[in-house]
Amino acid sequence: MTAVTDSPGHTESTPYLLIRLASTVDQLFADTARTHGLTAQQAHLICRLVGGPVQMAALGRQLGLEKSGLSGLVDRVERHGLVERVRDSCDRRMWWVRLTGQGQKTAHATHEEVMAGLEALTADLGPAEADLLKAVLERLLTDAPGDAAR
Amino acid sequence: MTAVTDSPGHTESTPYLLIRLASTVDQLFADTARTHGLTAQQAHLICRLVGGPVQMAALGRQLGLEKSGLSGLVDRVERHGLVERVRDSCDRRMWWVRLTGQGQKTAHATHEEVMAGLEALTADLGPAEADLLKAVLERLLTDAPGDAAR
DNA sequence: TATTGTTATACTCTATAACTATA
DNA sequence: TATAGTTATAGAGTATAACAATA
Repeated sequence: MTAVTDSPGHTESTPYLLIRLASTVDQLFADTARTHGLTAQQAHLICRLVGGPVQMAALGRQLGLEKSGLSGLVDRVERHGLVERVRDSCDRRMWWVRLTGQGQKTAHATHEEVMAGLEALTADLGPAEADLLKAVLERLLTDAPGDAAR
Repeated sequence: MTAVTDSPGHTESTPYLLIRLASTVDQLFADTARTHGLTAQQAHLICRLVGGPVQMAALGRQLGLEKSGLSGLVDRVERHGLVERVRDSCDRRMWWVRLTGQGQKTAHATHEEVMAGLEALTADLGPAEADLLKAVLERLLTDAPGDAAR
């Protein structure tokens, strides 16, 4: 997603550049996911699990999904053999989602490829410019809304 | 979309910041579209038409859609009363997609709101920082792939 | 009764392939 | 025969509401 109206190309305003940047990032992520036979959402899911199992409710919050939507997404990734559901031993209503062995490999590979692609994007910048970009992005996103989700 | 693993927040690398920025932009666009009863894709479509009617084939290219996908998308937006198909008078195989009166209003409003949201995002930056951000973004995107589409 | 997940529905989006109508 | 669009089909993503199991 993301395009609105890129039109010409000569004197693009910052808003348009931001839209194009978002588009580029999204595309990189989708392409990388597809390399591993996954959709972008499925790749997001498994990348969230590299730090260890996560409870369904927490996962839904992180991904900005309704519980029913998450249920289906986990189903599909489970069908790929990348994750499994584990019931919580204390509260039997809760389930944890955990990467399988294959899921770990895929998640790590996907994560690395996305990071490499993004680093390649900024590779041309000199050290000063790179630092500046980082600082400005940090400022932009410090109190930007809509990040916890999605 | 876009998240991978935002984890902490303290020392985020530039790649993570780029992912979060993309997420923010996407979210702004989706939210704005929903305000007008549209999906993000539908909003993209009508925003592409503010400059005048566009031929189906060209529209598909701009939006990165297969012709069948575009056909359905135009159907849905047409059902909202925002666009209409006009047959080309010379080559009767071709169709142009045109905003209706209501479509113009919605398209302009959506476009303005997205732009305003993006400008708000960078409003805190000083003029020097803003110029630098623009320059860096231009460099990043000059030869970045995957922009013509999507 | 409140909470965690799943199921049932209903759309939207997207891709591939087959088809229609023009050229 | 080649091109512009549509239709058919199928899977994925997302939201709402009703439901089951557990607390």
